[in-house]
Amino acid sequence: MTFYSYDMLRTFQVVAANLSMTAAASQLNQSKGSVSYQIKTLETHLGFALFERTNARLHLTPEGQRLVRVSIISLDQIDQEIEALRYKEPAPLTIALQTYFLSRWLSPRLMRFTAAHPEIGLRFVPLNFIGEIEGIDADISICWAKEGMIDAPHERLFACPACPTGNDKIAERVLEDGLDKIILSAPLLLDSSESTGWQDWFNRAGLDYENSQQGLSIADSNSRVQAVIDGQGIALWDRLVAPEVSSGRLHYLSDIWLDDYGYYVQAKKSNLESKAVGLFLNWLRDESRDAN
Amino acid sequence: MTFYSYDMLRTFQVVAANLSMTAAASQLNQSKGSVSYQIKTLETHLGFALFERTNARLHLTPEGQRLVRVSIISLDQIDQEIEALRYKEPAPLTIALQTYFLSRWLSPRLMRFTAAHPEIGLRFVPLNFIGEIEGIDADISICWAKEGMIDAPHERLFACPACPTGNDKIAERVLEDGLDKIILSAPLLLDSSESTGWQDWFNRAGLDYENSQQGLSIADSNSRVQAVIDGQGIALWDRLVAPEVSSGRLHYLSDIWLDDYGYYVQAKKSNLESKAVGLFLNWLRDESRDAN
DNA sequence: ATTTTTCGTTTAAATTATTTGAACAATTTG
DNA sequence: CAAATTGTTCAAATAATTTAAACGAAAAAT
Repeated sequence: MTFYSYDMLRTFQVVAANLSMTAAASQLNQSKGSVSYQIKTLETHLGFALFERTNARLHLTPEGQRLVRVSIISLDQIDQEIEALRYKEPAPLTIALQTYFLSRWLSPRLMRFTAAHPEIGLRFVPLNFIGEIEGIDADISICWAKEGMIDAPHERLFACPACPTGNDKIAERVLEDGLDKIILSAPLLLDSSESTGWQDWFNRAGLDYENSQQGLSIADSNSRVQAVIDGQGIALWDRLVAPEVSSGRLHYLSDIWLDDYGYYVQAKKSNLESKAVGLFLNWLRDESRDAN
Repeated sequence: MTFYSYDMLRTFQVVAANLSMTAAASQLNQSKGSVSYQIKTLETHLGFALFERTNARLHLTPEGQRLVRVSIISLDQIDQEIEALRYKEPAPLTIALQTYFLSRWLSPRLMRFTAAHPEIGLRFVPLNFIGEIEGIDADISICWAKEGMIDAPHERLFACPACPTGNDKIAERVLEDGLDKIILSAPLLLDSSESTGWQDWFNRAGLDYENSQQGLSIADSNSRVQAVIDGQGIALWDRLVAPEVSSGRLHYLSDIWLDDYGYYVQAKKSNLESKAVGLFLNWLRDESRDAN
């Protein structure tokens, strides 16, 4: 049964706030019979009770409590967007990036941007590999790549070499038998079959990529870090995994680094004259410089 | 004019997905006249057009594009919560904490918890000062405090001493005239008038708190960091502002640190037997140990 | 202890709102 | 150019909501 009574949720919210049908009715300029009817209908549609009717008093059930919370937040979001559209407020800046980069590099710095530009709304959408850039409708895209991989106009934020990483058990095996043997027998974790990172690394190491194990493809980068920690294989990671390395959960397995990789940014050409895009790009450049 | 036609948004979403009234109608098992009527009514209520009718084809207006996005996300959130309630899924773990702690300490580590326990939903609510703990209905609260400040059962995560900080201009003045003079003339930034941090520091430094400038109270901790960077005054910060200190935006102004402060955690007694609460507390302990 | 008031629910009737199906002009497709 | 398809419109039919009044139960006031 699909739910289709969102309008009644607003009535429900008022009743929940007052814990009174009568008060809600006068607030909504409706009869209390109507309010009572709406709550009853809502409860029937939902399949569970929102209020506990003890004597002549109302109490929210646990389910009711959770639904008020979520429904207020969600419907308010819609109202807010409608208001913004009515007053022609600019759309939030949409930024496509790897979840890995968002949580490890951008997120800890982000408050400095939002504090300086509270008027600029931000929205982040996941970007798992470069091929997706075209399909995603973002104002700004950030990705880990090397020169030549990106077609459209772009700009390097900072260099960020990567190297094979594994958990402690794999690191032990590497110490015993040498990386060359292990890397041909352990599963290689990739973002997608199209990624060239591993090929580049094998070339640089003088090994034959064709001889390697069939890799495990985990698109979401944060999940892929966890997969390495869990011992599911070897993945290429840059220095943004430093916390895991210093706590011993992760180990860099080689001295051979992919030096020509780094984080790149590109903006939709149609948005290059946008003020918000310019401010964010400048901020990205500043933070990149400071942090390196 | 308040908006009250959330139900019609679902119809709108189907039309927007198909860019066709006819297709949407058959998908919804309705007549196309009804669908057309709903979109028209919706547009009237909203006050702006959702579709551009060029010839016999529909195109979303920019406003329409933004409204589909937001309304899908928001209504889906409600649907998801309703489904969760129908199948009696456990409520997300609610954690009250300072935004400062969330973005600087927890956020960069959080993926390790969510990756290990994807079944546990998390919700964060801002906690600006200790006094609020009682009023907030959170499963777990985390705050920066010292032993003796918290009444209820609690546990220290890790020590985190704090010291006065200022931006480069203030640091310069401190070098010239000494902290003792500056700190009595510059505004002190606090979370709330009830906070005891500054009093403790003045005692430790052998200065008279009563002689200090009337402070500026900025409840949100992240905003307060920015206020210090912007030169609005001096605030007490711990080592979580290290990125700003190493990039020169912020300076520790003294050798006198509040050594007995740190981050404390407490859980609602009613939830102590909850599995999710236990897992999160254990994870917090592990991360605190690793990171210190 | 007893009235009075207030509570939420229920009912049938009145009112609104939505849906239908057919007709329509405009446009696209074959 | 003819046939099919588009979205809109209209009056009629249907469905949904709202009302006002009545009701019993429980609080509050006396």
